[in-house]
Amino acid sequence: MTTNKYILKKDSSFDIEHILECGQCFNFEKLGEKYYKITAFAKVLYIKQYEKEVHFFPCTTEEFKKIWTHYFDLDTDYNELKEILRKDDVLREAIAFGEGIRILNQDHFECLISFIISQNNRIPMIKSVVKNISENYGKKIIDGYAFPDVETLSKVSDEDLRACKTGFRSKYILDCCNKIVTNEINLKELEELSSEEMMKELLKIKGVGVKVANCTMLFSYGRGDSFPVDVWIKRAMEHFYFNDEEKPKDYIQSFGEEKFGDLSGIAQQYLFNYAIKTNFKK
DNA sequence: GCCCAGGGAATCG
DNA sequence: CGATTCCATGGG
Repeated sequence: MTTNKYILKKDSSFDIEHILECGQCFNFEKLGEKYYKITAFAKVLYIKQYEKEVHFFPCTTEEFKKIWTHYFDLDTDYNELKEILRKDDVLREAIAFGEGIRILNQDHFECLISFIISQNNRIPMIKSVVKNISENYGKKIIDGYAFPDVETLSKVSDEDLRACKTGFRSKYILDCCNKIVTNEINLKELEELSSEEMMKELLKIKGVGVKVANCTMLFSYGRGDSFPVDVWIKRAMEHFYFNDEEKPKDYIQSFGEEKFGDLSGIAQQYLFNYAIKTNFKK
């Protein structure tokens, strides 16, 4: 017999609000207190968090093991990672604002397009654009719309894409889709590359620079050595590590990569979350 | 009206 | 080369 709900025992390294509201994914909706609806891999999943349990539905145990265990990175021990990072005073403070953050393993294509949309944009707007694209061009699924596949999105006109409020990024999205459907870039095959080679491939896409590539590598390829540097991270790092002295972006990035190594990605995410939750400026 | 946003491409000097 | 400008859109 199969049940339609999967129950996860909760610890301090899983908080659905921290996971979703830390700026790493955009295809979700808040329904209530610690109660969310997410869309990923052409499925809608409801998640309700209680004090000691997290309920996922509709979802069988098999489905949870097959899809969501990896999506939520449940085989990684975040308590252990946090213990290491807390040796740094700044990180100890940052972790306190998002103890339940986990780095998701999102769909490559959706993640890549989402972060192309993210450039010079704000999180609520990114969510809105992703939603527009899904509702207009994604296939209808139970309780929502999937994010469209490459073939479908590649056939959408620049004008129609702009109607989804992509703005100047529409041509970037189309270039990305084009390079994938022509197999100039194969997102599945990128999994086998080193982080350095993967970065080189992603940078071939118009509208994808180092920051967007790093986000894609971190949030959909499990590359924890990636350290995305955006305006928030730059400001926060300059403040906490350089006494408010201005530094170039690539300098901040090298500093982060060297300081945190394979924990760069998660360290960056605690810092980013800390910065946006405290509205850290200057 | 002005400023800025999980940046990057195009253009300038 | 590095530095500046432009890009759509919407919220503060």
